[in-house]
Amino acid sequence: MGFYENEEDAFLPLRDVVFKQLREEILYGKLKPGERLMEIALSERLGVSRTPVREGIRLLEKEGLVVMLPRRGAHVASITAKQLEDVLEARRTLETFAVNACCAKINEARFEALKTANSRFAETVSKRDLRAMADSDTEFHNIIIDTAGNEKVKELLVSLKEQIFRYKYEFMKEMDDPTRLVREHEEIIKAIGESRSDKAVELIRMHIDSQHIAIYRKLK
Amino acid sequence: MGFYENEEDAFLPLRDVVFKQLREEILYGKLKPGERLMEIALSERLGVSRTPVREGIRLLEKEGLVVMLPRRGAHVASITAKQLEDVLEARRTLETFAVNACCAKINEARFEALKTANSRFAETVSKRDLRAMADSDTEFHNIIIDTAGNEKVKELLVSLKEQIFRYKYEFMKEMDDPTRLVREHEEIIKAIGESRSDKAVELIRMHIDSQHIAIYRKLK
DNA sequence: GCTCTTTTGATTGTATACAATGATACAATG
DNA sequence: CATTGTATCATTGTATACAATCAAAAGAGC
Repeated sequence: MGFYENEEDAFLPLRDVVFKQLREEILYGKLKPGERLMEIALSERLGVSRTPVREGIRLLEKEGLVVMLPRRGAHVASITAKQLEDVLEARRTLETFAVNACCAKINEARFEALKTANSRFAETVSKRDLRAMADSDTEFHNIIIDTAGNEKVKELLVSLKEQIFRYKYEFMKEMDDPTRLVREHEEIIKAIGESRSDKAVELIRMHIDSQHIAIYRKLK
Repeated sequence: MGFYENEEDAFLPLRDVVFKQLREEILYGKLKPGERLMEIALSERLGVSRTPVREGIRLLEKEGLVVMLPRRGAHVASITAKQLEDVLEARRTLETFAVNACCAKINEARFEALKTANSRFAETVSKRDLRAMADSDTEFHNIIIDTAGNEKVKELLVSLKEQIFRYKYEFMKEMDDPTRLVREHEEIIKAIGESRSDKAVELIRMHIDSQHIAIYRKLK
């Protein structure tokens, strides 16, 4: 590293800097599924010693982004169809809970934030900026999850989404009509605004499922 | 360490042995919430160097059993009322999903396993063996979760339960009538056997909630 | 006696050195 | 030619050494 991309990173232990850096590279496809993570090579590339690299890898391991093979070191996690299904089901379960809780706790400021976030998402869609699309879509969903007010559920959802982010990213690349997602978001906002939690739950389920089906099809 | 409690541990990297050992000590209360984990002391006590201790701590950190304070090291995680609520809500959400899926996928062998597990639980209850009670209760719930067939959900539930295990353990100590839990299990088994998933979901929700309420009350 | 500095010690964070192990290449043997 | 044994090498696993930092104690100034 030698220099810091973000000011805030300057105060983090190197293991966390390594963790964030490698996570980024895995999520956005620079490090590909199955690729081996060799400690010496990484420590040289990142300009730190092996110790923080190893500790960073331990964190990635628990996050589910790398798998360890004994004496063979760390590999970027790849995902089987079954694992993907399991993650998606878990995500749907928790995000369904979240949108329901969101309906109960929504207020004016939060509601505005949802609309703003979807506008930003619409903007990135019109620009066809994939990375920004992925990020701003995440941002929209995060407002719902934040409003639900359950930190643990949020933490679990972040972790689950990371594990499929790579595939979602690829999926968006090939999507015919991404504006459909914007309209789906709008419907969800509407249901939340009307406090129709059953409707919102059903919409978010469909919204998530349709993406999942596409990712799933692509994986096979 | 110097010797191995379990044969299987002999082939694990020391970081995993440290991880398992410390997790055990945290779960069963030998290491208490808030207690500081000092690397040198641990490495001397466990008979290994600081490196595997540090890596084991990284794993515990992600598991949510320890929290890191910058430059102050690792502490056994304590839990606030809010955090407990969040964990419980997440658990209820996922375990509700699991029991529902379990109803759809149950077969004869699994059904028998449930009954056997509850018999074992009843036995430990009659013996007033707290540790065995906690373990065999977990075992009963695990059969339901395993039958649901979603590995990710299982993994998440294991992690969530670990975070409240200490408190559940304390709670069982002071429980007036633990045989009630056995009867609740029986009802759940019955509902699963009759494929009445709505009933089973409702029962498990109440079963979990009643424990949670007691734990929650105790925490305050 | 109180407060602010300074020092010192303890502890974490980081780097490096050493050991153990598994993979690979090559040679010996049938 | 195939197969097995062996040597070598790359890489992970583990231990230790060094640096940075924080906290508490000691001391100086008022």
